[in-house]
Amino acid sequence: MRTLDHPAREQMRLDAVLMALADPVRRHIACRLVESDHDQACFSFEVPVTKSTASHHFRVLREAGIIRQTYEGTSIMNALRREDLDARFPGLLDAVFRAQHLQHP
Amino acid sequence: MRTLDHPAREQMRLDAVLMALADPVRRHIACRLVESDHDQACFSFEVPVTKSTASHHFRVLREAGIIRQTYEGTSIMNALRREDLDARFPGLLDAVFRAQHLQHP
DNA sequence: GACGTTGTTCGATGACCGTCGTAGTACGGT
DNA sequence: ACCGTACTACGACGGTCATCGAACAACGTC
Repeated sequence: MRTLDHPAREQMRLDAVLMALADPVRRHIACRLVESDHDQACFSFEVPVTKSTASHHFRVLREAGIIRQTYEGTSIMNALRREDLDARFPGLLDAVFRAQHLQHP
Repeated sequence: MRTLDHPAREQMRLDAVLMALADPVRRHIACRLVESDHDQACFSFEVPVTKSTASHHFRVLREAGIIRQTYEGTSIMNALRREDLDARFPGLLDAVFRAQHLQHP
Protein backbone atom coordinates (compact mmCIF):
# COMPACT_ATOMS: atom_id res chain seq x y z
CA MET A 1 0.00 0.00 0.00
CA ARG A 2 1.31 3.40 -0.93
CA THR A 3 1.57 5.97 1.84
CA LEU A 4 1.94 9.72 1.99
CA ASP A 5 3.75 11.76 4.63
CA HIS A 6 1.75 14.17 6.71
CA PRO A 7 3.12 16.45 9.43
CA ALA A 8 1.77 15.90 12.92
CA ARG A 9 -0.39 18.63 14.37
CA GLU A 10 2.42 19.99 16.52
CA GLN A 11 4.80 19.99 13.58
CA MET A 12 2.77 22.40 11.50
CA ARG A 13 4.69 25.61 10.88
CA LEU A 14 3.02 28.96 10.42
CA ASP A 15 5.54 29.85 7.73
CA ALA A 16 4.52 26.87 5.64
CA VAL A 17 0.78 27.40 6.17
CA LEU A 18 0.84 31.07 5.22
CA MET A 19 3.16 30.41 2.30
CA ALA A 20 0.84 27.68 1.07
CA LEU A 21 -2.25 29.84 1.36
CA ALA A 22 -0.58 32.82 -0.30
CA ASP A 23 -0.73 31.13 -3.70
CA PRO A 24 -4.06 31.69 -5.47
CA VAL A 25 -4.27 28.19 -6.93
CA ARG A 26 -3.65 26.54 -3.58
CA ARG A 27 -6.01 28.91 -1.81
CA HIS A 28 -8.66 28.01 -4.36
CA ILE A 29 -8.20 24.34 -3.59
CA ALA A 30 -8.27 24.91 0.15
CA CYS A 31 -11.39 27.07 -0.01
CA ARG A 32 -13.17 24.50 -2.14
CA LEU A 33 -12.46 21.96 0.57
CA VAL A 34 -13.75 24.31 3.25
CA GLU A 35 -17.03 24.64 1.37
CA SER A 36 -17.65 20.99 0.63
CA ASP A 37 -18.19 18.59 3.48
CA HIS A 38 -16.87 15.49 1.75
CA ASP A 39 -13.47 14.56 0.39
CA GLN A 40 -12.63 15.26 -3.21
CA ALA A 41 -10.27 13.72 -5.72
CA CYS A 42 -7.53 15.86 -7.22
CA PHE A 43 -9.00 15.80 -10.70
CA SER A 44 -12.27 17.29 -9.46
CA PHE A 45 -10.66 20.65 -8.79
CA GLU A 46 -10.72 22.90 -11.80
CA VAL A 47 -7.39 24.63 -11.66
CA PRO A 48 -5.84 26.55 -14.58
CA VAL A 49 -2.59 24.57 -14.53
CA THR A 50 -1.30 21.29 -15.86
CA LYS A 51 -1.45 17.98 -14.03
CA SER A 52 2.14 18.14 -12.82
CA THR A 53 1.75 21.66 -11.48
CA ALA A 54 -1.46 20.71 -9.70
CA SER A 55 0.31 17.72 -8.20
CA HIS A 56 2.97 20.07 -6.90
CA HIS A 57 0.37 22.32 -5.28
CA PHE A 58 -1.36 19.39 -3.58
CA ARG A 59 1.96 18.29 -2.20
CA VAL A 60 2.68 21.75 -0.78
CA LEU A 61 -0.74 21.81 0.89
CA ARG A 62 -0.21 18.35 2.33
CA GLU A 63 3.29 19.08 3.63
CA ALA A 64 2.04 22.26 5.25
CA GLY A 65 -0.57 20.20 7.06
CA ILE A 66 -3.57 21.82 5.41
CA ILE A 67 -4.92 18.74 3.66
CA ARG A 68 -4.83 15.00 4.26
CA GLN A 69 -4.38 12.81 1.21
CA THR A 70 -5.34 9.14 1.04
CA TYR A 71 -5.15 6.73 -1.84
CA GLU A 72 -8.45 5.49 -3.18
CA GLY A 73 -8.04 3.29 -6.22
CA THR A 74 -6.26 5.29 -8.89
CA SER A 75 -7.35 8.53 -7.28
CA ILE A 76 -6.19 10.44 -4.26
CA MET A 77 -8.86 11.81 -1.99
CA ASN A 78 -8.22 15.16 -0.38
CA ALA A 79 -9.64 16.19 2.96
CA LEU A 80 -9.20 19.40 4.88
CA ARG A 81 -7.44 18.91 8.22
CA ARG A 82 -9.84 21.29 9.88
CA GLU A 83 -9.58 19.95 13.43
CA ASP A 84 -5.80 20.00 13.36
CA LEU A 85 -5.67 23.45 11.82
CA ASP A 86 -8.20 24.90 14.23
CA ALA A 87 -6.33 23.42 17.16
CA ARG A 88 -2.92 24.61 16.05
CA PHE A 89 -3.82 27.99 14.56
CA PRO A 90 -7.28 28.91 15.84
CA GLY A 91 -9.35 31.08 13.56
CA LEU A 92 -6.74 31.26 10.83
CA LEU A 93 -8.46 29.04 8.30
CA ASP A 94 -11.82 30.69 8.82
CA ALA A 95 -10.30 34.14 8.45
CA VAL A 96 -8.56 33.25 5.21
CA PHE A 97 -11.65 31.57 3.83
CA ARG A 98 -13.81 34.53 4.75
CA ALA A 99 -11.30 36.96 3.27
CA GLN A 100 -11.23 34.99 0.05
CA HIS A 101 -14.99 35.12 -0.14
CA LEU A 102 -15.10 38.85 0.52
CA GLN A 103 -12.64 39.48 -2.26
CA HIS A 104 -14.03 36.96 -4.76
CA PRO A 105 -17.75 36.67 -3.99
CA MET B 1 7.05 67.16 1.77
CA ARG B 2 7.86 63.59 0.89
CA THR B 3 4.96 61.24 0.53
CA LEU B 4 4.56 57.47 0.50
CA ASP B 5 2.00 55.49 -1.47
CA HIS B 6 -0.51 53.44 0.45
CA PRO B 7 -3.23 51.27 -1.06
CA ALA B 8 -6.80 52.23 -0.23
CA ARG B 9 -8.74 49.86 1.97
CA GLU B 10 -10.67 48.43 -0.99
CA GLN B 11 -7.46 47.97 -2.96
CA MET B 12 -5.87 45.60 -0.48
CA ARG B 13 -5.31 42.19 -2.01
CA LEU B 14 -5.37 38.97 -0.03
CA ASP B 15 -2.48 37.65 -2.10
CA ALA B 16 -0.27 40.53 -1.07
CA VAL B 17 -1.30 40.39 2.59
CA LEU B 18 -0.68 36.66 2.96
CA MET B 19 2.55 36.87 1.00
CA ALA B 20 3.73 39.71 3.21
CA LEU B 21 2.87 37.87 6.42
CA ALA B 22 4.45 34.63 5.23
CA ASP B 23 7.95 36.04 5.68
CA PRO B 24 9.23 35.65 9.26
CA VAL B 25 10.97 39.03 9.36
CA ARG B 26 7.89 40.87 8.17
CA ARG B 27 5.63 38.89 10.48
CA HIS B 28 7.90 39.82 13.36
CA ILE B 29 7.55 43.50 12.47
CA ALA B 30 3.79 43.23 12.11
CA CYS B 31 3.37 41.37 15.39
CA ARG B 32 5.50 43.92 17.21
CA LEU B 33 3.12 46.59 15.93
CA VAL B 34 0.11 44.59 17.06
CA GLU B 35 1.54 44.44 20.57
CA SER B 36 2.53 48.08 20.95
CA ASP B 37 -0.16 50.72 20.88
CA HIS B 38 2.01 53.57 19.56
CA ASP B 39 3.86 54.06 16.29
CA GLN B 40 7.45 52.97 16.00
CA ALA B 41 10.37 54.09 13.88
CA CYS B 42 12.01 51.57 11.54
CA PHE B 43 15.28 51.50 13.48
CA SER B 44 13.49 50.46 16.67
CA PHE B 45 12.72 47.01 15.28
CA GLU B 46 15.47 44.53 15.94
CA VAL B 47 15.61 42.48 12.79
CA PRO B 48 18.49 40.20 11.80
CA VAL B 49 19.03 41.86 8.41
CA THR B 50 20.79 44.90 7.05
CA LYS B 51 19.23 48.34 6.71
CA SER B 52 18.49 47.98 3.04
CA THR B 53 16.81 44.62 3.49
CA ALA B 54 14.73 45.96 6.35
CA SER B 55 13.73 48.90 4.17
CA HIS B 56 12.58 46.43 1.54
CA HIS B 57 10.45 44.55 4.08
CA PHE B 58 8.81 47.74 5.32
CA ARG B 59 7.95 48.64 1.76
CA VAL B 60 6.32 45.25 1.16
CA LEU B 61 4.26 45.64 4.32
CA ARG B 62 3.20 49.14 3.31
CA GLU B 63 2.30 48.19 -0.26
CA ALA B 64 0.24 45.29 1.03
CA GLY B 65 -1.68 47.73 3.21
CA ILE B 66 -0.56 46.28 6.51
CA ILE B 67 1.28 49.32 7.84
CA ARG B 68 1.02 53.07 7.33
CA GLN B 69 4.30 54.96 7.07
CA THR B 70 4.66 58.67 7.74
CA TYR B 71 7.75 60.86 7.73
CA GLU B 72 8.77 62.30 11.07
CA GLY B 73 12.03 64.20 10.85
CA THR B 74 14.68 61.83 9.58
CA SER B 75 12.68 58.84 10.72
CA ILE B 76 9.69 57.06 9.35
CA MET B 77 7.02 56.13 11.82
CA ASN B 78 5.20 52.87 11.28
CA ALA B 79 1.64 52.25 12.35
CA LEU B 80 -0.49 49.17 11.95
CA ARG B 81 -3.54 49.74 9.73
CA ARG B 82 -5.68 47.76 12.09
CA GLU B 83 -9.01 49.35 11.26
CA ASP B 84 -8.52 48.94 7.54
CA LEU B 85 -7.30 45.37 7.91
CA ASP B 86 -10.12 44.39 10.23
CA ALA B 87 -12.66 45.91 7.86
CA ARG B 88 -11.23 44.31 4.74
CA PHE B 89 -10.20 40.92 6.11
CA PRO B 90 -11.98 40.45 9.43
CA GLY B 91 -10.16 38.30 11.95
CA LEU B 92 -7.16 37.65 9.74
CA LEU B 93 -4.66 39.80 11.57
CA ASP B 94 -5.75 38.52 14.96
CA ALA B 95 -5.53 34.93 13.81
CA VAL B 96 -2.02 35.37 12.41
CA PHE B 97 -0.88 37.23 15.51
CA ARG B 98 -2.32 34.57 17.77
CA ALA B 99 -0.78 31.80 15.69
CA GLN B 100 2.59 33.48 15.87
CA HIS B 101 2.30 33.68 19.63
CA LEU B 102 1.28 30.05 19.95
CA GLN B 103 4.27 28.96 17.93
CA HIS B 104 6.80 31.41 19.43
CA PRO B 105 5.60 32.09 22.98
C1' DG C 1 -2.67 -8.72 -20.72
C1' DA C 2 -3.75 -4.34 -23.03
C1' DC C 3 -5.60 0.05 -22.26
C1' DG C 4 -7.28 4.20 -20.12
C1' DT C 5 -7.39 6.91 -15.85
C1' DT C 6 -5.08 9.26 -12.11
C1' DG C 7 -1.19 11.17 -10.22
C1' DT C 8 3.95 11.34 -9.43
C1' DT C 9 8.64 12.31 -10.60
C1' DC C 10 12.23 14.41 -13.04
C1' DG C 11 14.73 17.85 -15.39
C1' DA C 12 14.41 22.45 -17.36
C1' DT C 13 13.11 27.18 -17.57
C1' DG C 14 11.84 31.73 -16.40
C1' DA C 15 10.39 34.67 -12.83
C1' DC C 16 10.47 36.29 -8.45
C1' DC C 17 12.29 36.97 -3.72
C1' DG C 18 15.46 37.89 0.09
C1' DT C 19 19.77 39.51 0.82
C1' DC C 20 23.64 42.57 0.53
C1' DG C 21 26.79 46.70 -0.36
C1' DT C 22 27.27 51.10 -2.15
C1' DA C 23 25.70 55.43 -3.19
C1' DG C 24 22.41 58.88 -2.57
C1' DT C 25 18.60 61.81 -0.26
C1' DA C 26 16.40 64.21 3.43
C1' DC C 27 16.47 66.09 7.83
C1' DG C 28 18.19 67.88 12.39
C1' DG C 29 21.86 69.54 15.20
C1' DT C 30 26.38 71.74 16.06
C1' DA D 1 28.27 74.97 6.29
C1' DC D 2 29.29 70.60 8.04
C1' DC D 3 28.30 66.23 10.02
C1' DG D 4 25.63 62.46 11.77
C1' DT D 5 21.26 59.96 11.57
C1' DA D 6 17.57 57.48 9.21
C1' DC D 7 16.17 55.61 5.41
C1' DT D 8 15.76 54.82 0.11
C1' DA D 9 17.36 53.42 -4.55
C1' DC D 10 19.95 50.71 -7.50
C1' DG D 11 22.38 46.86 -9.16
C1' DA D 12 23.92 42.24 -8.28
C1' DC D 13 23.76 37.59 -6.64
C1' DG D 14 21.99 33.19 -5.12
C1' DG D 15 18.12 30.54 -3.94
C1' DT D 16 13.55 29.27 -4.30
C1' DC D 17 9.08 28.92 -6.67
C1' DA D 18 5.54 28.09 -10.27
C1' DT D 19 5.21 26.20 -14.47
C1' DC D 20 5.64 22.91 -18.14
C1' DG D 21 6.41 18.45 -20.91
C1' DA D 22 7.75 13.85 -21.03
C1' DA D 23 8.32 9.63 -18.86
C1' DC D 24 6.89 6.59 -15.26
C1' DA D 25 3.96 4.02 -11.68
C1' DA D 26 -0.38 2.18 -9.69
C1' DC D 27 -4.90 0.82 -10.19
C1' DG D 28 -9.36 -0.64 -12.40
C1' DT D 29 -11.62 -2.38 -16.49
C1' DC D 30 -12.33 -4.63 -20.83
